[in-house]
This record gives sequence, structure tokens and C-alpha cells, in this order.
Amino acid sequence: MPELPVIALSGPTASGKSSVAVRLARRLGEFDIPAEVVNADSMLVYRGMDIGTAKPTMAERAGVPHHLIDILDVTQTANVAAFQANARRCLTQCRSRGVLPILVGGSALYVHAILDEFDFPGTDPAVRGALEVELAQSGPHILHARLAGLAPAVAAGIQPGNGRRIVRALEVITLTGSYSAALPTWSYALAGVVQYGLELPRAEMDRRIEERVQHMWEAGFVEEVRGLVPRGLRQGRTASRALGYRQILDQLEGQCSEKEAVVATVAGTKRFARKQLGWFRRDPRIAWFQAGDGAVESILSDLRGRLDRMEESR
RNA sequence: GGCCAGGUAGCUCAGUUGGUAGUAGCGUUCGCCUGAAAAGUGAAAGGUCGCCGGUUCGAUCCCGGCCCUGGCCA
Repeated sequence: MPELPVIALSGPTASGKSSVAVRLARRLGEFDIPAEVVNADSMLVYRGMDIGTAKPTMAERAGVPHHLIDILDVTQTANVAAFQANARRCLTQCRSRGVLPILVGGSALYVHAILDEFDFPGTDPAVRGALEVELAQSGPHILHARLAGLAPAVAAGIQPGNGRRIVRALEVITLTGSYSAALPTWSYALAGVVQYGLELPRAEMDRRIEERVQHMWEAGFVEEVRGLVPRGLRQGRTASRALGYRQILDQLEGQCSEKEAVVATVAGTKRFARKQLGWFRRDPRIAWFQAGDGAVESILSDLRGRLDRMEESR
């Protein structure tokens, strides 16, 4: 059986990834290449977080199976290592069933970890917990100084104010004796990966974000969050930090007005989109296409060219 | 129309007892990122200090006039 490729579709939030992915899958189906969507988004994994994550509805999925959506409760902490394993398993299973997987997501670290050689040293809740207590009590600089004593080169590569990275580095050193502060280079861990990206002008991107956030509120975003509070949203370490959810939780606590929550969500989402872009643009393997109605056909024709070349070289 | 307060970075504001201003917050741009990543974190750029005149070696700061904004009074 010829090996099926894995398509990875990236792009900033509100670039229309989900919609392009579904339409691409359906077009591939017309060529007798069954395709399914595999989520690589850190927030679509949460059950009940629908409006604020712009999770594609059943209607929008249009019969195309979607994987790794709604797999966690809001109280559960998401993490890259587990997601990496999950997603790789899912991709493998799709291909062994003769299905072409389309990995869609805006969480750049997740995509990178899934596609590339990327190993995560282990973790230990006790070690981690103790370090986090210390961070909260003493601040990052004290811990950074200790790190500098243990591993000067590692400390030099981490900013003294970055408590999160310092804690993780100390944890890994405690567990394994060493730590590498540099991200791995681009090197696929899987065969047949083809990466596409959706881009659009900044002004257009900002406009779409404003519109989208407005629609979320009109669709009952506040009610969704209110309903998730009794299910433990506030206790969820990752889920409670999601864009919009965090701001609405503040609003429900009386820390800001509804209008301020909207404004903060728009601002946060714009910042997020810029960070995503920065990350994806650095990946030289992504073929970029203009977001919009033409994207599906452009990607499709590019993909057919690649598949033909794969056939010939076989 | 009178009185008061204000006009300083894209926005919100510090400040300068007269020597061309702030490690400011947010925004923007660029960067870092290994078990929270929609998270965390660093750097840079950016100002004819409302306009016109006066005093002064020198004015964003003092004086006069004007324009604009907000409030109070008529």
C-alpha cells in the first residue's frame, strides 16, 4: 500500500483553518482519498469550551471525522508530551486505515512536537510542586541564581525573570542531571509530512478577530463560561487561562466590566495571533497560501503535484 | 460669556524649582521558548512636551494671546 502523506495546516487564529481543513478533506474524498481532521489545538480538547474556542460545530464538520477534540474536562491540565503521544498515535491509526490525516491547529509547540524529533524529559509532581511553591514565595531571581550554580550554561540561556522556564529546568536537572535549553531543529519524526500555512494581511487579521470575538459574545459566550464554573473551570490550570475564558471569569468576579472583558479578549487574541505567526513563519517548510475561498483549490493542486512526484519516484 | 482643570509617545499618564523628557503601563515591531504554550519571558523603535509671540545665553517648564477638551456658573 502506498504511504499516505500527513497534511499539517497552520496559521493564526481566525485565518479559517478549520473551514479549509473540512473542505480540503471533502475534496480529497472526491478523488477517493478519504481524509480526516486531527486537532492540534490546545484548547479544542476541552469538553464544554465551544463558543470561545471557535470549535467547529457538527454541521461545520460536514461529516468529516474530527479527532482529539473534547477529550479532557476543564479541570484537567493539558500538556504537550501527552498530546504529542496521542496525536502521533492518531495519525498512525488514520494512515493504517487508509485515511489521510489533516493535522489542524494553532498551537505551534504542539504541531512542532508532533511532527518533529522532539523528546520530553519526564516530570515529577513532587519536585515540580516544591519548585513552584518556592517560585511563588521567593520569585524567579533566587531560583535563577541557584540554576546558575548548578548549570551555568543553562542559566545563561534563560532570562532571570522567566520563572516558568527556570522551574522546569531545575526540575529536569533534579530528575536527570542535565537539561537542554534549546528547541530542537526542524527534523521530521514522521514520513510524508506536507505543511501548509494560511496567511492574511495584518489589518484583515485584526478585523476578523474583532468580528469573531463580537460574535462569540452574541452567541452566549458569557453563559457558556458561567456554566463551566460549577464544573471546575476556575480550578483548571490550563482551561481557565484560555483567551476570553480568563477575561470572563474576571468579569464574573466583578474585577472588570463586560465591555472591558471584550476589549481585553480582542487585545489578547491579536497578541496571540502575532505570536502564532512569528512561530509559524520561522518554520521554513511551510508552503503559504492566502487565506480565503481560493485556499482549498490552491492547496489541492499543490498537493496533487506532490503526490504525482511521489508516485514517479516510487 | 465668566471661573476652574487639563492639552507631553499610537492610547492612558509621570516629570522637569528654566539646561531639548519617562528602566512608566498598554499598543507596535522583533526575539526567546522542551510536560500550563490561547501559557511564560526579553529587547527595540517611537515625542518639533497644543499653536503664535515675549522674557532669557537657553523655554516643554515663566509671562501674554489664541485654539482645543472636560467640569462648574450664568
